[in-house]
Amino acid sequence: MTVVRAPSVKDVARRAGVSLGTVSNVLNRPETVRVSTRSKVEQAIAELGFVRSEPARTLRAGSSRMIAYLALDLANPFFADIGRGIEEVARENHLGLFLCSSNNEEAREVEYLSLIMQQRLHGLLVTAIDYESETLHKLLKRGLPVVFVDRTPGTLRHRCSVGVDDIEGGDLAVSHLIDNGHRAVAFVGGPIAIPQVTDRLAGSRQAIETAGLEADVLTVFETTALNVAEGRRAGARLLGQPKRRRPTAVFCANDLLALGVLQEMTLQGVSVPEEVAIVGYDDIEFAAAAAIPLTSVRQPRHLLGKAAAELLIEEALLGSAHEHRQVQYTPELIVRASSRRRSRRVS
Amino acid sequence: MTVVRAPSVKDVARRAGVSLGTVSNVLNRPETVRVSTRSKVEQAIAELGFVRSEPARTLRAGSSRMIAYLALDLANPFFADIGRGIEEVARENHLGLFLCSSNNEEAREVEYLSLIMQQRLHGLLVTAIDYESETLHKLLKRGLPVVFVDRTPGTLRHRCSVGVDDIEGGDLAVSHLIDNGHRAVAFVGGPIAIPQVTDRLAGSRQAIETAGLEADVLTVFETTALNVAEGRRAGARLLGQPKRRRPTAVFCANDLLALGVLQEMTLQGVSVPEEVAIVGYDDIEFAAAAAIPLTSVRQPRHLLGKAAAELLIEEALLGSAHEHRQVQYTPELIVRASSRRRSRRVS
DNA sequence: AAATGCTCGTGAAATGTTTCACAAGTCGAC
DNA sequence: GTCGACTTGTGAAACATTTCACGAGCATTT
Repeated sequence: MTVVRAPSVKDVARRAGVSLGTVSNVLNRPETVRVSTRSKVEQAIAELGFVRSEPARTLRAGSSRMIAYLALDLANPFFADIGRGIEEVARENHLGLFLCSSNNEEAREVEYLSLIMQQRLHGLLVTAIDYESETLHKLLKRGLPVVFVDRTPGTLRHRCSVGVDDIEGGDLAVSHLIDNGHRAVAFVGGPIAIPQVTDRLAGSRQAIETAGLEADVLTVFETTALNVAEGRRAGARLLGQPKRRRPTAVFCANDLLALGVLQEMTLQGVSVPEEVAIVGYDDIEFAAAAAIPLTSVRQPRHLLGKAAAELLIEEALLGSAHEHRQVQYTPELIVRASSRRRSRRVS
Repeated sequence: MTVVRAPSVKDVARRAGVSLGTVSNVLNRPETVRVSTRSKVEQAIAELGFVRSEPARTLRAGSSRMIAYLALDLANPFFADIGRGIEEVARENHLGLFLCSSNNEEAREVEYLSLIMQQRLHGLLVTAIDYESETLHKLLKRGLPVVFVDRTPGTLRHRCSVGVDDIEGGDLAVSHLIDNGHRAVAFVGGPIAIPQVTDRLAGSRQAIETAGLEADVLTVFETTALNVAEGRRAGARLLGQPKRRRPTAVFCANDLLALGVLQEMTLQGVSVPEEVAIVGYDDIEFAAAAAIPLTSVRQPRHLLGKAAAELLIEEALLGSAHEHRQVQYTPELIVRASSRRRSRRVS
């Protein structure tokens, strides 16, 4: 159990009886080294179990072969899936990926950002909380390639970013419900101030207007968070309405809310979709797995991640020649049992 | 948009009119520097926006201030939660955490392990696929502190590890069902070869034996994977049984399977828990969020992560003085609607 | 006034890698 | 046998940091 210092190129060179420059050549430009020499070196490498020191390479090169994705919350499958997309592209480009989660805490976000700065990373993908933090702007000023994921920051709108059109998503969901004959629709979501919620609500209203219906077709049930518990509460409030005015369909700003609403309906013996239809947003894995599979607006999460990573690599490669771009994807409605049509209308 | 070389201690020293050693002292041993000098240096640091180069520090120190958690699949909330526990401890100890996911692919696992080796990390937490891989053993031989998480490898049983007693978990689940009067119980899970599945099944059998019942109370429905689709399939198979022999309760080796079974029951109009009771395993967030909240065996995931990180830090600190330890936690049964008792027995 | 002890600051050395200008060697052509 | 062209290998320099033995400056003691 002897713990020894990791062997260095120098050790390899000594063992192979060549200069240290030659070892480096074998590692980086093998074709410039005579076969006999090369194999001597390779053997020495194998015998010593030599592994290149990434810190030393980074120090020499000025920046590392690593990028980072700083997400809001990796325990949320939405971000985890984005991470997978990023990872795929990173791997293709021989870049290591460093995943971090700020867990929705500003302090943690700042900490990670400064860690990233210290690490001299190659680039950063980020879904941030505070886009005006000093640390973030310091990173940008340093010239670190950065791509914003899913949220497009106000003052940094000109920088590279990827996102999904949430207005379109809200429109898709509510248009679907209208097409299925619903004339009393609830929007469940909040806090309204969250850009995603604002946009999805705007899309809902747009759908109603486009259909030539009155605005009061839509009732808004604002929640204090986007989780299951709030969904249940909203469901209870909804059922508390006088029968006459009770919505026949619910569009939730995300799937967690929708699952909460669904749970409340099931517990209260209200049948879905017969009495109340439900549409969620995000199409997380558990939307399809729900007891009554959930109709949901799917965001191309994996694609989002891939596109973001590709933008980042382009930016890192081209340097100042790179032109910032904003990529916007279109969501897709996945219809499942929770909103199957009740009364047919000619389509 | 001038991209400049990051300022170094040397630049700071020049600006502050001191030697570079002094800057280093301000950074690492501020109390040894006269206040007037120190503030000159601090001002220079602020003006230049100096940030320490972690790669250079690592090179000098021999190993970095980072640890890694290589998980099977970070998109699985189970591992994400473990990650959070680890992160908490890492932060307390001023260590950076590097999250990686092998996505259940051996190739990726090996790739990450060699990346970790190159990075000269401070330590590694890992839930691996292949515990006999050359790369992993190379890491161990190098003396890298390693703690195994959730899976205890055969030949490496003497090393540090944390886990949960799955036999106990299986026992808890099935004992609960027996207590509730069930005398025909299905075990759904597979492939049986997976240690976790083996243990949970063994625990199930143990419960039956302890209760003094015949072994044939338990019917095993083996699945090819631990996901929702396989759960649905198992549910269908279960319903295909002749009424007389159909189990009145199902214990699933994880919650995904249980959600699949629940979904199939709902779709086929079989009421839960009246006709069939269901118990899952892991108590993922969506277990409580299901239309019919799921009874499940909870593993202390967060604690698991914390304990693992603490073991790792101890190992890294004490070096050869450290004694490897295996920490085993006890699972807990969370009873919810999906298995509420049908026939009361005196308890 | 010399010796001692203390505080504060210095600068060279070392960490592992890559690069690059150059040297050594070989071969062919004149 | 000298020159040039080409192949192959060399070793010093640079990257940013930390450490450590040492020295300068100063006050106190003998």
